[in-house]
Amino acid sequence: MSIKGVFPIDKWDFKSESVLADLPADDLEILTANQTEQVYKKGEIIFREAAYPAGIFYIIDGKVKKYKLDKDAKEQIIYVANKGELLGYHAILSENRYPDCAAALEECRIAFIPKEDFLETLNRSKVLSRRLLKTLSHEFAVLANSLSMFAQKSVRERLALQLVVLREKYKINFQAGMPVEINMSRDDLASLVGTARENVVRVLSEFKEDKILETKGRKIIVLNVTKLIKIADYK
Amino acid sequence: MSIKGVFPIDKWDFKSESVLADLPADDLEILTANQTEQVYKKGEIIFREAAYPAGIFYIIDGKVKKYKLDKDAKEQIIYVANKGELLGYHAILSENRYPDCAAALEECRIAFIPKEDFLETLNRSKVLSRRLLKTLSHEFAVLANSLSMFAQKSVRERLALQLVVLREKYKINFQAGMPVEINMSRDDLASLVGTARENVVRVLSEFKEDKILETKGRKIIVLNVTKLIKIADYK
DNA sequence: TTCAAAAAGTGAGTTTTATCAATTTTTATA
DNA sequence: TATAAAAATTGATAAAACTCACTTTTTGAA
Repeated sequence: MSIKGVFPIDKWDFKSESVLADLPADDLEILTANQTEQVYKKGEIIFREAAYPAGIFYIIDGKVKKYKLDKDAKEQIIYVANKGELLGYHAILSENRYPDCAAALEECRIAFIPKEDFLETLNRSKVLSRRLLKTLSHEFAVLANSLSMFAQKSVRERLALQLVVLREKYKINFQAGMPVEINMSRDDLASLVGTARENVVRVLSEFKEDKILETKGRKIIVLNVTKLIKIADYK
Repeated sequence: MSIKGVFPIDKWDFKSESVLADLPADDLEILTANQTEQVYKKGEIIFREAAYPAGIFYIIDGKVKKYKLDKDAKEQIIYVANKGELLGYHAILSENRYPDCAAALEECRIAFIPKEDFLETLNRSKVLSRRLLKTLSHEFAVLANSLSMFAQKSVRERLALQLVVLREKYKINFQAGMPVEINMSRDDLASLVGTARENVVRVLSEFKEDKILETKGRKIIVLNVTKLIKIADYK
């Protein structure tokens, strides 16, 4: 049974995977002509906020956190990007510097496409430009949702919600039917939820108490998604 | 003296004004062929979240709040759009329903452009599609900033920040050199800052105490932007 | 201009969240 | 597998924000 129907996962997921899928062959050829591939270790930085973009990135495998740093170098995670998603196109399209940082959450294989090839393909391909418009405007909806989540929900509600979303994102790492393990540091989880690490830990303990989840070391296994969804939406 | 150089207003403003400016004449003609114009009174709703979009809107004059409603019908303002900006294109481009509501903050003159004409123009005009890509990716940066503002700043800091931004937006209502009056209900201000009305009022009183601003009825006149900027950015 | 309704403002008490200091567990590596 | 470093967890306390009940001021319609 899928989560769709009980939880609007689309509201929380960019789904930029579809940008390059089945792109006309000649467009794809120009785009990938000078593509290079690189492996990033867990924690490695892919790009930094305010740097000038040299190209875009395609996540062949792995997960990436997009985040901003505040004055005290505290991280705020904006989004967790998954296998198949594009990174770094906002900076190129807005003719500006990177609006956020990106770092590998686990070992990643990532392709780099130079700016020139991306812009050239964009210039030729109506399909690509239409898909980017679609993706970007969907991203708007996702960020608007996140914004109101931060403004209106409590830490407990936000954590419940993010666990539901993360579980969907980590499904890709496990075979269908197998228990999904969310493998994320408490610090990253705190920065995603927008609170202090200690609060995340405390709420996780409550959830464990209530048999909503269990932990294996740092890994989180959700036992009762329905309850999480209810908590997230509660009231 | 402009605020640029002391405050990065771009980080908080969509600037979609530039989308239609100097659009090639024939593109503009198709786009505006069936355009209709309407006046919205203060408070009137332009579109509602989750409705199917019939077209896009262009603000000829006035200000519009874009917001979401939570379960208790409490508003969360995502963005304040100004004269010259476009509304409602996200829904059309993402082939989805409106991600948020829009309502007039003051009396507005707004042009409506049917979906078909918008899509037709988009299909013909590389300039329009390129500009929308630029605008949307800039919006991403703005929303990412707002997100981390909510997650990391206190109510006092957020209010200071929003007052700086609002002052820029309300400049358009006053002649250069004249004092700028921010005319917004405390409820709207609270919903923009993401807190309760009472907290907004309390912090405003502090600011008044510190000679950072004065009020004329509900209207707010900023006396010391520099201090507000400092408070907003403080540590 | 008046005046009722709506909005703004104030204060007290409660809840939520953050911070600090410590201890325990886990992880990564020799 | 041992072990030191990193991460996670716990508890106590402080600070921030929220809620409710109420008063005052402002606004807009008659």
